[in-house]
Amino acid sequence: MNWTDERVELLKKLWAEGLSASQIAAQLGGVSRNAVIGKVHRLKLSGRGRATAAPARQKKAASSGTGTAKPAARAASTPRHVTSSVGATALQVQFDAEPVARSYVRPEADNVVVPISRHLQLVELTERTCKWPNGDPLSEDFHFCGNDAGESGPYCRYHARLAFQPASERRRSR
DNA sequence: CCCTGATTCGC
DNA sequence: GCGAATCAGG
Repeated sequence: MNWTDERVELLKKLWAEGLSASQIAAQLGGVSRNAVIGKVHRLKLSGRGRATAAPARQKKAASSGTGTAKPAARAASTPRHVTSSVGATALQVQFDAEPVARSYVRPEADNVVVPISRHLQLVELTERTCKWPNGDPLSEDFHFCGNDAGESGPYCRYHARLAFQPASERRRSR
């Protein structure tokens, strides 16, 4: 993936709007959050909403000899078609109250970062599929996200973030 | 554990 | 220039 003009522009925009590097990476698609951060730095766009200060970096430790773990395979090139809504791509959801306290579903409450949904029906859910609901439960097109949720919760990482992160984000920007 | 951005450095 | 690995922190 190369940094085309449009992608850079979108990056700038999303960064300026306060999205996190990983969120931006997810929206751009095909890049890691590190790539986004690296690009941001190269563009000299650092320093936005405080997250972590910059005291002073140390240099990397040249790992030689004593094999202390091998990262080996890391990468996540998920071939996805991102809906490039160039123009009105803003909005992070904002919770004023409990994430799940609602007994009804907001029709258009998920425009955040989730790259793709698998539109699973209820019967197709397994223990490892994201159970984030989409749509009106009373409607026929009601479905679930269905992405791999791992074993650490009922949602995939994106929806888990939607549901649970806002609180900790709030705590961090204390 | 999850996450965040920052930095270094091999490519 | 790019981004993975790493670091430092919440």
